[in-house]
Amino acid sequence: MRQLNLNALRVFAIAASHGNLQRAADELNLSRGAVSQRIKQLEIDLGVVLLKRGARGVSLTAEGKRCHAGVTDALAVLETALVSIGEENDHVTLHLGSSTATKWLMPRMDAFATAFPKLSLKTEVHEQILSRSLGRNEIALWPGSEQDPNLAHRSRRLTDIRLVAVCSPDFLRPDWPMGLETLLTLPLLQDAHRRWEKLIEATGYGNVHKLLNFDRSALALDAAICGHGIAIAPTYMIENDLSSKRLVEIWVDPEPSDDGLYVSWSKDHVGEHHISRIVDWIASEFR
Amino acid sequence: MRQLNLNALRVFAIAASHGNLQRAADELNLSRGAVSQRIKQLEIDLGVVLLKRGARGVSLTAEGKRCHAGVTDALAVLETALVSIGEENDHVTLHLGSSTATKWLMPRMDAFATAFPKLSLKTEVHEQILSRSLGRNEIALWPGSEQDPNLAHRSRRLTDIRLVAVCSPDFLRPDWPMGLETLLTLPLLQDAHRRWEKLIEATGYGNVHKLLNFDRSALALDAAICGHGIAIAPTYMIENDLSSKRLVEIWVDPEPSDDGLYVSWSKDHVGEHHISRIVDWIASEFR
DNA sequence: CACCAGCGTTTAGAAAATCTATCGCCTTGG
DNA sequence: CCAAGGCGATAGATTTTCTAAACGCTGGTG
Repeated sequence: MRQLNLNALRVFAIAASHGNLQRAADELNLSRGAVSQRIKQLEIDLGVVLLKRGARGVSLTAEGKRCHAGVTDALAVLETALVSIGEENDHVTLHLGSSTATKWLMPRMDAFATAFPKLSLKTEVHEQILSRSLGRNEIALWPGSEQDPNLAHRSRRLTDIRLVAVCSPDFLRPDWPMGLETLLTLPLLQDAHRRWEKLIEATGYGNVHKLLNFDRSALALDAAICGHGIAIAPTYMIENDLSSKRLVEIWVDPEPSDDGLYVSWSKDHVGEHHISRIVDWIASEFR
Repeated sequence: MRQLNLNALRVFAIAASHGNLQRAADELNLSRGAVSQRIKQLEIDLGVVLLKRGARGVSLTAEGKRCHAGVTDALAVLETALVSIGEENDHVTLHLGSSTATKWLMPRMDAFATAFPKLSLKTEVHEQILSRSLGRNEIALWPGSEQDPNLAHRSRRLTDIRLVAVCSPDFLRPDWPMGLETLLTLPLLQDAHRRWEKLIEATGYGNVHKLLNFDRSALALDAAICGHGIAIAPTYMIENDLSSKRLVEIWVDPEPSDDGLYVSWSKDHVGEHHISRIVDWIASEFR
């Protein structure tokens, strides 16, 4: 165990997560044979078979599962420690979803730059929530129904997520505000959360006139701005479009939701690196 | 970061913890030059200087400290996951101090074997408390003043640590039980805890007749059995010697202590692997 | 002040690990 | 039965890593 080849462990972890040696080889820029050999050698070193080779790919054995879990955890710890290595203390990385980036962060970039003139901000957009812990000088913004469960993090609820239906002022019917039932007969724009569909299901109203799907909220909102229909989105994403009159609210979800927007940062290093000040600034933007 | 050489990170971690490349090389069965080169290459890959080279060895730079902490953590996680790999489920490893092993475990080995006939027990004696977390099928026994703070562990207080002074029946003076003051004039045997010295300091009694130091409790107790003086030790270590009349109690520390003996095991995998049953058995041995 | 011991670095060449390319052997789905 | 998609084994090429020896620096010592 002392002399175990750690690089081989990483190769194994990647192969295991793909369930396929070829794809692992692609990710590692190696040939399939190389991956096969390294895993074979690792198994010899450990004295344990980690992968079951099938005709349709590889799968984990019981021992393999334990090993994979351990290696994955360890790599996550390592990555957390190493992301910020070599980074200056005046660099901060903000992790968030693409729509939050477009609709919330972008309109506030100037204000941010003014508030922290010496700080260099790096934005990273993710489809998935980060699998590792946040390092020093990293901040994440995520919607969810509860506090960040990661014990290495501190987190703070920024705002409730309240849904509103919005459309372009040009699209507006004269008889607004209208009931949900009328609303549902118009072209509906929704994102991957499929909030209109859920609403329809919950209310029991049937026949939908027109339903357009986008893979992210920002696109649905942009479609609404262009007058293609009615989008449904959290309030925090549309403030800017409302104040610039590109969108108008035509309906507010009466149903209270547990969901909120949260900000998380590393529990370690609190006090250093401006992080707390930035979190305070972010929170202040939500009043 | 993706392609970072993990083996080099381990070499760095070992070198950093020794503060000396030669000793790291010895531990790794490598030449000094090899260690030097790997760390150099790692620094190039990371784009950061990790070690400050001095005339008297190496020391960590600020970045190096962060990196070392991260790597150490990650390796601990990994080791925790891998120690038990390839181990059968009917193997259990017990970690404890050497005196606890000699004076508590040894006399109970038969009883243990009877209680768990199918189980294979591996004992590991340590000078220091384990730096990694316990894996599945590992149990640790440690004295301390509080619960095991490791969040990945469950733990249970087995008994209070009460100190008693003991000596061989042959050594016994006719006028026992005696006061502490008289006691302190006799040859005193103590271990690395230096409990007699603390007692003398606390009571303020001066001139000590004779003080013999041993590096572990079991040796002090064995010396007492041989009639060389009076040892001071926790009650749980001497039960066997008392009942076999090799030792007799001549004084009990009246001062209550927060210290206790604790047993810890992994929080994960609870329910599997007999671990709970073994912990129960251990606890039952303390009534 | 000269000298030595301890420690890190550099270099070239040797040794070992690792990779690629190919071929062979399954299994699965048409 | 054949083709496609996967994995394994092997041999030779390539790259990495190691050793050994010489070098340079620093601090202690007589």
